[in-house]
Amino acid sequence: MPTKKPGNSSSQPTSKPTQKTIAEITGLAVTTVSRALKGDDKIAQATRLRVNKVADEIGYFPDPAAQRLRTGKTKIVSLILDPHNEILGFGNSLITGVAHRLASTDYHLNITPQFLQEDPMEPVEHIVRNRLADGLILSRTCPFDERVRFLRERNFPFATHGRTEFGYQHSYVDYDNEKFAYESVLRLMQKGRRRICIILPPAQFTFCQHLNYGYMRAIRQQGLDCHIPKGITLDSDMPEVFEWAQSIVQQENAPDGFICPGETSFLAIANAYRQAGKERGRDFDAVVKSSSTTLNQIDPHIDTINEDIQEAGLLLATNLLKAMEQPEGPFAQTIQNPEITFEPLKTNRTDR
Amino acid sequence: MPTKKPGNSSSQPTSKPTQKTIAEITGLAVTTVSRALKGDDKIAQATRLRVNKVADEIGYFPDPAAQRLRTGKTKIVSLILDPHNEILGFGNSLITGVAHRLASTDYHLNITPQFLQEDPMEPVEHIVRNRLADGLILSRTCPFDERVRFLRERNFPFATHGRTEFGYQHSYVDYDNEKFAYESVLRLMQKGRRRICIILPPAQFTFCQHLNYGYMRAIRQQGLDCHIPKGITLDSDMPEVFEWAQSIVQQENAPDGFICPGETSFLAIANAYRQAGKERGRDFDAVVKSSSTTLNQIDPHIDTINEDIQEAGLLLATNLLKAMEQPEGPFAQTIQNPEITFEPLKTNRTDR
DNA sequence: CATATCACTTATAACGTTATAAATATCAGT
DNA sequence: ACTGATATTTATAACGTTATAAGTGATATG
Repeated sequence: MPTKKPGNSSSQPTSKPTQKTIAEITGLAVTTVSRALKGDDKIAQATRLRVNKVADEIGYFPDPAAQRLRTGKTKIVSLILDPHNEILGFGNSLITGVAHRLASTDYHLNITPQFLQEDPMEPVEHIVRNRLADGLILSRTCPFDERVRFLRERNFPFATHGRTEFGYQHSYVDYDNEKFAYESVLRLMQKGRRRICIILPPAQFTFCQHLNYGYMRAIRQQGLDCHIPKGITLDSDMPEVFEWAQSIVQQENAPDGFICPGETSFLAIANAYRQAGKERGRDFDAVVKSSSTTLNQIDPHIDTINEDIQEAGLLLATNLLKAMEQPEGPFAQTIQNPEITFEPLKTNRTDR
Repeated sequence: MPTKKPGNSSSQPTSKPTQKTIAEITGLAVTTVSRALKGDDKIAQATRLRVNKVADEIGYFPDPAAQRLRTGKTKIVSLILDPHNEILGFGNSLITGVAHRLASTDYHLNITPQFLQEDPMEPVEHIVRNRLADGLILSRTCPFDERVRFLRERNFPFATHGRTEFGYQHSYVDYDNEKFAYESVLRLMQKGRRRICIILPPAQFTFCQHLNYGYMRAIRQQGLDCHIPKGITLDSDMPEVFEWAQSIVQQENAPDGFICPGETSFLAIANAYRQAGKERGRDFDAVVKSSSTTLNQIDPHIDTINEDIQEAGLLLATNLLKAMEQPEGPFAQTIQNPEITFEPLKTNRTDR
């Protein structure tokens, strides 16, 4: 016996309840049911209550496909995830944050992977052209990010993790990387370091500029030399960074202070230095941007500055929800403040 | 000027092309266009080619909402993600793997977060009842997993990361945790360790049993004592594990060998032991299940056994795709083999 | 009493697709 | 030319929802 018949639904208690089911039970028209469920003022309150009661009783849930077809609203937020080199779950934390924020709404979260070899515009264009989502979250912006320009031109709601340098506004969440870099230099100086090196992200990203500004500002202020490795970035994989660190550690003017905006680079560098007999705290120091407590478990004395990625996801979702309500703006923009929790310095640090 | 009018689409080159647009251009009926696009034999090949050519030219893309409403197929795979305690991007790797596999299909990936306080059945029931996806991927199964039973009863396609102990079959991908535990014991014995401790996952999960079997089998075979900490699991957070390790390290019969099926537990234990003056390699050893090269960058000499999570995602998606094609089975089942890459032992190991 | 106003309800059509059944054209065999 | 078979195309309806416009009564106004 087939489970579905084309017959009317009232004779089929097993099939999924629709507004039609409610209409048949209450004796109302489907239109009335639809509007009652929407809470329309024009429907008598008694009717609204009755409809909602029946809906609850029979376990009615609106068909997303039908709503989407009719309204054009997908109720989907798509997070375009760029699987860059990261260990401590950047993507995962971001997803968790976004998901938490969306859980109390009727939006669903969709992950669109950005494959490395692929044109970054491709998924964006595809989603916009075919209305595969109502809103988009992008990460790792460039100063004049093509994707941002495209989305702004079409008034498609989005929020980015990272700023741009366009003349117009858009929703974003960013981390104060300039402050991170600046404070890191000062901290390393406090520890007596003078040859301070920063690992930067690939140059095209906005946050590379920010890190660079903060670093350079501090370096100039303090009259230090600038140490920026060629060919090594935040996205270089660990063996690469390791090899590079091995190649410089024996040099006379090898850096004795490192600013690592990512945990992996630090681990690779520390490993290379350790193998060369250099000890962290005695021969070199580092300030590492960390997104979890893991690094401090590996070594509680490493100076870390925190970036709360899960919160970033939460904020991104919040800002995007606003942008979807009001596609013309104003746009919510949030800068996350670096959480600095350095240990107090020992007074006899210089002779250690 | 408004961009959309209710008028016919041929006069509106800006609006999204539909089958109707193609029908108007080719002079065919919409039905014919639909079937031609599907590659139906009953449509003349010349027509099929012509329709496809026009579709390409005008950039036709089928409306997922309409297809979904009409066919009931969502073309969505939902991954239910349990944000358990993990550092090195388990969720992220799994997503990446699944996404890669789905990229060549017309399925989209949807992430449904499983919040800790929430009933695990809730998202599953919701998705099945309201047909929010065509297939489901679950992680961390229990031997008699409610979710699995529910899905099997309704013939809803799914694949799990982890086995169950039901009498019936279903698609899964799992890791040979028994072998992992067994080989780990042997390795630690080779290194001269006799008080070998294993950190187990929470007892309700199937893979806890597997780890336990492997461990106990080796322990008995070798005539060792069993060391399983009470109150500490794979999901305990790092400070908890750290404290526990601190509390045991000074005991006379403190473990000198650890089997860690997760990186975090190892880091916390190693940290506590280090602080107590114990050195890895000299005073204790560990075998750690690792899903990336990160740990070996922290210390290349740590014995690790690999679990390729991204591959697991790929396999899960592959197996699920099969299950969606044939909901009655047979079900693809894959066991991932532990990748063991121990360094050869030094011959003078006993006196180190 | 006719009509305007209000509060509420409803019929109709449409979103874009596809399953079903029906229709048309083509052709071979008589 | 008629029949039947085959190949190809088409009309119709339906999936479940909602926007639009139209329809009820009931009450108030002139």
